[in-house]
Amino acid sequence: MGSVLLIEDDDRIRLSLSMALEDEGYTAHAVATAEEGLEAQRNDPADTVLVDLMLPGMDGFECIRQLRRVDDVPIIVVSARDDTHDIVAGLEAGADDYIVKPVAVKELAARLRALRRRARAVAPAVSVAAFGDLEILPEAGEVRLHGEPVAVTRTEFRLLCELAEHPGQVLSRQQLLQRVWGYEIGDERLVDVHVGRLRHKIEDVPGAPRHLVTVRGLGYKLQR
Amino acid sequence: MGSVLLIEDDDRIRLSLSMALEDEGYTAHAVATAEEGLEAQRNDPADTVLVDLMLPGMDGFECIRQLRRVDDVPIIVVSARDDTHDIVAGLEAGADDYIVKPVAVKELAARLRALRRRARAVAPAVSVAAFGDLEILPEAGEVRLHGEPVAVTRTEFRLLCELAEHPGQVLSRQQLLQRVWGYEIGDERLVDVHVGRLRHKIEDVPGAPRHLVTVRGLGYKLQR
DNA sequence: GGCCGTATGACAGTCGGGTGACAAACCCCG
DNA sequence: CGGGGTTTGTCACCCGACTGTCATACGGCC
Repeated sequence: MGSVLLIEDDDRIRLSLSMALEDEGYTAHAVATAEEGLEAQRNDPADTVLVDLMLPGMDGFECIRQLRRVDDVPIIVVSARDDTHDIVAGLEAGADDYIVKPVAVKELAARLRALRRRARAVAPAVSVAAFGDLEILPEAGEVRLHGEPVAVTRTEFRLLCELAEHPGQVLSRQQLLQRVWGYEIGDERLVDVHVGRLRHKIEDVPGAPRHLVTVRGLGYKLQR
Repeated sequence: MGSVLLIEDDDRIRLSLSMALEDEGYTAHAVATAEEGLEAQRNDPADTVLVDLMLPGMDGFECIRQLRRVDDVPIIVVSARDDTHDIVAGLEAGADDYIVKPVAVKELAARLRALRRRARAVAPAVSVAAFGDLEILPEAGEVRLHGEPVAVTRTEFRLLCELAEHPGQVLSRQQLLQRVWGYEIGDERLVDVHVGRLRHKIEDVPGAPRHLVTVRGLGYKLQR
């Protein structure tokens, strides 16, 4: 549904907030320092960031400014400091919202939803994942090969998206069954069949998989 | 620089806030009731709205919902009620932010800036959308095919507009039900029927959808 | 060569979407 | 207020596409 990066140095708050976020259905990734947060956002961007202002090392203000350089991710400040001066400074640094601790989880959740609603409306940025001459347009529900649309079924599309979200990384049949089909257990051959069908559509030279590669004994991966 | 619509029934607050807003460089238009506010937004849309929750007649929550029907203008609630329940309700009704009175003008200004920054990138509602030989004129409430006007019913028109606002993007039946009909839940087949009717009118070759495309398992999209 | 893991083709059941019919709701006039 | 036409939402049916299963063929690796 959505991923949230939480940057907060207080262990207790970090833990309880990230649990609350998971309860709300988000995938939460929690770190304790600004540096770790920036690192995380660069490697595996979350689509919302919660950040504390008082952090060891690089402080929250600077962290926000740096995050803004990485991408246009929505940012909410979660801070114990409640005076106008701090709120203004946080927002001016580039945050979208500011919540004062102690946090009412319900309010946080509502503000998150509001912000995400707004950010989504603004950026119909059709994200495109490209693997050589293979493009995946999740928003459009479309796959293109050499710029030409390819007819792909829903399951194939989800499978492809799942693989595309972890480029170059091997995903086991188990993981794919779980993430694409929602099966906890099931016949792993099922994955093979769909991979085969997908290959026929997106690999132009039959029998020479260039993007969708089998890793014997482990699973499949999508590479450039 | 920017215009703000202020909906607030308390004379003193209305006056002082609108002066503060003008000081910040905004063009402020202040009204005392939700009804006046909606009227104003319909006739001469401001690009941000501040609204109080406790209003005579139609209350703030309903006002927000109605505003959302008019356009996607950024909305900030300004209210004396500070409990979580109200904040959540305000945001869920469609507001983007919530400030508790008494208002620190500096904070209000900063939140306004943050929200406008976020909302700025929004694509201005195009007055004419063209999809090949298909033109949509939202202002005129008209659809043309090969330059010839086509008779389209109100529902069909709204459906078409909704799709046209997200060119190339798949919209699920759920989303369409919600945005076109305002239904939170409902029979998804309803969408199919109207899409079918619309197709008959705007696709000249029957059975060969060129613009209004079905994406199996996902929804519909409008493409060039 | 034998074995294990993978590819592939065929098949039947299921699902999703298109469509025409129909009745209720609505609207415009007289 | 009433009547005819239009629009809207519901339903049932049909068809083709998709899915999961299975049996079999293939191919690398020890």
